[in-house]
Amino acid sequence: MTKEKFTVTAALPYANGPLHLGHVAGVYLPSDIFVRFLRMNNHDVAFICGSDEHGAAITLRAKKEGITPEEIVERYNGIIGKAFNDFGISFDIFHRTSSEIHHETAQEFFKVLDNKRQFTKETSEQYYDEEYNQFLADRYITGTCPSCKDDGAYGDQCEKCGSALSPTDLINPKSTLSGNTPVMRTTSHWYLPMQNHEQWLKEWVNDGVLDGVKQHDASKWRNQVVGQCMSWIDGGLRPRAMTRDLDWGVKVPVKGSDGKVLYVWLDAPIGYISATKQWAIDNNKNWKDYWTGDRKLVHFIGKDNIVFHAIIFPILLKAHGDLILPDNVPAYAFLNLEGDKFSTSRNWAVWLHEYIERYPDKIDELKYVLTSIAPETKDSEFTWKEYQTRINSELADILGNFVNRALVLTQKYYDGKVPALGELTDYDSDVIAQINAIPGKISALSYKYKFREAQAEAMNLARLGNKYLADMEPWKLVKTDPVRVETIMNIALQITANLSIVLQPFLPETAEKLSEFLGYKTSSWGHAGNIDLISVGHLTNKPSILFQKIEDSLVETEIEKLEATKTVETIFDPQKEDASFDEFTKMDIRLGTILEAEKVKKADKLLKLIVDTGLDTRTIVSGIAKHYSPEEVVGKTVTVLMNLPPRKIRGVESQGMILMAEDANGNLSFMSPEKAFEAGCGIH
RNA sequence: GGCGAGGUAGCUCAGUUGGUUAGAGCAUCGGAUUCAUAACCCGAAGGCCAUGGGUUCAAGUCCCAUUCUCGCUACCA
Repeated sequence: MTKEKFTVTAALPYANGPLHLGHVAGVYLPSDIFVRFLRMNNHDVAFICGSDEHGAAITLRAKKEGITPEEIVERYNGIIGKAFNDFGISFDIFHRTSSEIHHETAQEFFKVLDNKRQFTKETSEQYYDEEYNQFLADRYITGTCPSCKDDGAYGDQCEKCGSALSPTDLINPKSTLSGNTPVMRTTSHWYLPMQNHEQWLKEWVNDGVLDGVKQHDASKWRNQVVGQCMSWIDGGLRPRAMTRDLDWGVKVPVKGSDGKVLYVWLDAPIGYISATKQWAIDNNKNWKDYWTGDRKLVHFIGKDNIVFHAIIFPILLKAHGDLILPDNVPAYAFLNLEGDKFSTSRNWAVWLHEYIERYPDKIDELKYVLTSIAPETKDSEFTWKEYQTRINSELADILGNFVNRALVLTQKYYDGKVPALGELTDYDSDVIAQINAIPGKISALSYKYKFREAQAEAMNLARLGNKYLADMEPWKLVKTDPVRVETIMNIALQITANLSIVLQPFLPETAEKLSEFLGYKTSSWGHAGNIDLISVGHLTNKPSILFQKIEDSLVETEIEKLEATKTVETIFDPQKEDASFDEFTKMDIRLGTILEAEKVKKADKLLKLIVDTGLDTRTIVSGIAKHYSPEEVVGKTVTVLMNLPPRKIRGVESQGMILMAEDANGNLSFMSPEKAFEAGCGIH
């Protein structure tokens, strides 16, 4: 096997929450298996990951909790990093995008592209708050409406008269941040003209050919990845803004662009590179060796990240020049949990760090189960019942039991010493041939990113062992033909030794235990398949139970724990800023009765409602189609905010807003009067 | 709404360029066995391959329509 070079990345976890089993099953575990496998084959590998620590969601969460973004990021980087470590995900580096080296790297990357004129710059005049040192989005500016002279108009619209405005239309504009009068400044945003890259992308994604050179095997890419990319490309790529007005992130490295940061596309994926740099520094290597030349770049990601890694990042890499493009982007579907989607916000999850805390001695057990059900081609589901069954009837009964019987028999017959391999029967030869074939099968499947099957193939070795013992019945033969039994037991022990090799990528701790039992260890995949791994006379140790069975009580406890989260109190948004009584009384809220309802065309969530408000009959568009059907809505008396400026939604003008209550799961409910009040009644 | 990927045994999934009775593991049932973690081994049963059309000598596999699930996207005042 010729030595190859790989740079393997696992999607950067976003540092605003802990990891759950879905993340593990769909990205980190398979990538770890792949990398462990590559290392055993002596390939030159760098396994790169880190936490993605920028973006608006983190600032919002910080605000919600009343702490700084730094604190949020610090917390989750810690939790996630520790969980990876405890779980044995063998990253060469788990870095972070808030690091200095990342900021430098991303900025430099930006500058290279900028110098190569890979961006288009859209320049415009915008208001700027000198006290806060930032450009003001339209909503951050108030002033007097030019048409109705109301004082409370915003930069995009006057709430009073409804006219659409631009910030420059406002008379006497004020910043909502400082209250000062903003000044005009020229601002630029950088766009990536993705449409210029359609041609080569198409060929590269479809055929694996780049600049006329075969670069990767396109048939190895998953259907969903190719399908989604082609759908984007065929639909026509458009310029995308690469910068944002935010203060939490990597600053745009251009003078006069204060208050602007690189958008996530130019931030997170560069994290793979900056992490590599840091690792190279720590290990006295050159990072460029890992991003150039004859090296395979592999991105493990979830399916929501496909376009990002298979279109946008490749465009950036190619535009930058000199850097390699991914050889493959194995995208995983999603893992569900007990009949429902994993959900961080609803706390419907099994958190990795909590699992490790509760079952620190069941790491490999979880790995085995997650690999068995990994969502390689479609969404799959984790249930605690299946967790139990897989562990008990596969790990314990098949693998654990085989190892145990082989070693216990050796203790019994030979005091632990490996007996001699004598003359082989045809049956022996056949079994040996199968032992010989298994590592190759596992390899082939692993290079195709089919770890579920690969793991099953490794387990077949244990099955083979069980069958061999059952067919040979050494416990009977030992009375009549003890010499023959020596050969049988030698082969059984060689199978066990082989298991200690082929299980390493999947179940590293178990493989380690096997090595201890046998007193034999190798990390070289090349040794697998042989039946002379342990020599005659070598002393093996007394085994202990490899896998404890999972009790029903564990399953019940875990399910109860999950069910409990359903009723747990959710964290609601904190109270908003004070509003004056005046502002409140400006709101005209009253009861209305829905007369007619129909779905708005080409919109999933919208219903067009005709509402009797007592004063008039008006059209209101409401985003409730997912929660109410048109039929069930007619005749309902609901709460209407009357004096909102009319607004066109999907071509229909909406004259008001239906007020809805929303629970933590995003379910919506009308606010209806408790007594049978009629339309038009005011609400105060 | 547009686009992409899926819908195959009770469960988790394979099914290569269309080609004989649709496969595996687990669960179920029956048998055999006792070295071993009441484990292992053998066998059986179990599928209108989402639904409805079509192309073909031949369709799980190709085409069209419908439906459900997930993702991307639009849209949720």
